[in-house]
Amino acid sequence: MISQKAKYALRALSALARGEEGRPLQISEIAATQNIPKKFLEQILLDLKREGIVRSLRGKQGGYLLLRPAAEITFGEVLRIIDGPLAPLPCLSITAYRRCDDCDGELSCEIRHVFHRVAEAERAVLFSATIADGIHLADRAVAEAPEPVDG
Amino acid sequence: MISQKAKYALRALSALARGEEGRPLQISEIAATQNIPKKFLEQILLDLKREGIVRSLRGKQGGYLLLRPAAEITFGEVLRIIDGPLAPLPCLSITAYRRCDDCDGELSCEIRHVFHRVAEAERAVLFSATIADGIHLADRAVAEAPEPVDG
DNA sequence: TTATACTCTACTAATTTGGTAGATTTATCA
DNA sequence: TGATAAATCTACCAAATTAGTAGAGTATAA
Repeated sequence: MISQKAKYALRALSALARGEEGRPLQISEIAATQNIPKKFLEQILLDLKREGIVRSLRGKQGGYLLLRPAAEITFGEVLRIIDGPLAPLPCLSITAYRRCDDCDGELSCEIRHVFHRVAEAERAVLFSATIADGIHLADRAVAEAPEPVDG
Repeated sequence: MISQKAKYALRALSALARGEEGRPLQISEIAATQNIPKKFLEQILLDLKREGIVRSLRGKQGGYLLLRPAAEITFGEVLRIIDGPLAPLPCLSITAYRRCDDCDGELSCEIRHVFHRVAEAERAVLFSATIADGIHLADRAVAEAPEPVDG
């Protein structure tokens, strides 16, 4: 399971991506429309800012903007920023490799090989899917849904 | 990341799979050879027993045995028993589906569609890989490793 | 009948998760 | 120039989870 925080981050980015190009969205607007606790969202957006995903404007008329097009922000990088390493085992992490201290050899480890495959499968999806894709998939699903019969 | 407990469970099952057919392995043997805290391993094996993965014999000469061949125990089912639902979102879990309370529609959710793909990719690996596969991959990797030059 | 090995229940310390609270800084507008 | 609106920063907190320990109880084989 990904954390609630990561969910909020991805949904906040979707909101920013849906916003008007160039017009900043304020924390409270995003919090209200996406049902995210405002003070929590503040922290999340600061994290995303530090990592170069969004930028901010202070003062009246301030708010947040995407720093890159939504089609260039992947789920994988956002998840890494918010939840940390994606790998299922520390010894398989690209960004935070750490030997398992109870394990006595990565070659002979009976679970590492299998989880290596898991990690690759996950990464293939997470780094090919972008915020823009998420929006597109959602919009298409809604458009293709059977019309609710009225009456 | 999977939990330490899940790692222990999978390695304990590998140990049982490597053991002599029909000869039970004791908790303390497994704990010693696999570097697992004994009392913690006790609990893990009880969980696996309750879920029909292993069986136990009490008293002298007692111990644990696999209830099914190692080639029929998948990583996925073990992970589910120890760590709970595999899905990245509660609304994507097969065994523990739960609506996201802050989300107002699964079709229109911008992150669900992407994570649905992640979940499928993960499951494809986790439910095709068995304890026997893990052992086989490890043994092959060791056999194929370049001989360490002695001298 | 006793030693051995599994079983059960309870407890605990440390970390992570999912937030709140409040003071501060910066920019805009009147 | 001063009020106001917005982001920023630091600190705190409760609940849940993780990774175990402790110890008494129970079944069984020799």
